[in-house]
Amino acid sequence: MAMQKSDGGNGFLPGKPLLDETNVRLLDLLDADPRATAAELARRIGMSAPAVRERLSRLEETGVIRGYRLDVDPAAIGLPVAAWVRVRPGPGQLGRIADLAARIPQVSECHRISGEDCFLIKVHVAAIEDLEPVLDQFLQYGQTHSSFVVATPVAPRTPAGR
Amino acid sequence: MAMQKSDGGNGFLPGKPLLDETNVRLLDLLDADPRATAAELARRIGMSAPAVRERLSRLEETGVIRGYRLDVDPAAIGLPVAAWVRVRPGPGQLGRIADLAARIPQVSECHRISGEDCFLIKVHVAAIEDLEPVLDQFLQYGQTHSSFVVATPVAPRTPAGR
DNA sequence: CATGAAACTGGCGTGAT
DNA sequence: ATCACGCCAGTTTCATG
Repeated sequence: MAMQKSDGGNGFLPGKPLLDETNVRLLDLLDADPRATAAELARRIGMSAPAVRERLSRLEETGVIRGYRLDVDPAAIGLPVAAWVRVRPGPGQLGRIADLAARIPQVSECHRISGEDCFLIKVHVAAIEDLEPVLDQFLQYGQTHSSFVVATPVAPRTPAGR
Repeated sequence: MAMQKSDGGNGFLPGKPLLDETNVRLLDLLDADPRATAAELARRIGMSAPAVRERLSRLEETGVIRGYRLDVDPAAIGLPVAAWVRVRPGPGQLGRIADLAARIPQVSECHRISGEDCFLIKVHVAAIEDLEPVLDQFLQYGQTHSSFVVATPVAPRTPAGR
């Protein structure tokens, strides 16, 4: 329970880089197949399975790996229409938007952003007209600007630097 | 929940709903822990492991489960700054934007949307000034409007209907 | 249901500090 | 001497036919 060195609480220690060559390779392999077994990963990088498990555990504990996500097709669960909604809160309503977004099940993500519109929110509905009641809720606290998702040329992926 | 009649070429068969009560429960459990073993899921819903595996296989083959994703903290791999960039292509440049987005490694997703801005793109960089070269590339083909991500009150999650 | 594979655990060796 | 890291071999659990 004791705090270790002064790592800023994020586990980033200078000198011993958490992301050495091996861990980068591990992340690449896991990114390509998040369900790959530790034994499989171990084979591909020429290490023992326990060693790989140990590294994965550390990557998870330190927050490099935030988690694993299930990618469900929204259309398959009855929500074929997606829209991005920008919300500009009225005076004093800023705090309500995020709370509201979190409570609406059709919202799949919500970002606080810089600029005139303070929030960027992704909404999934069964049909276009079903967006109305969702927008109405946000309109209690501000103005909205909606754009339907027509296609997704680049589906969510892990970014790479450089 | 409700199953549509025509499958739109996606393999959804009428008559036997693919998403019965059990599959919905399975998806919920798997969504909460995408690495859960079939045996573990079987225990929680009171079924045999092979039965659960069979259901998962069908959910994957039919595209209800699109896949599994690794959630890596961008900050941990040296990209702590995120921004949403809207791109409005110039005349005749529409096709170039998506291709460009796909080729830029700092882009984690790109959506074609309705409205005056045709594309919504998420970009990750090491520092604010590193956004410049990325924007410059898009500015070859149109206008951009950028918003930095200051917080993410609702991190990407599986939406739910109703 | 049986067999092979994978996950966990504890213990040991090595190399750097 | 300590610590970090990886390997090995034990057992239990899981996957697949």
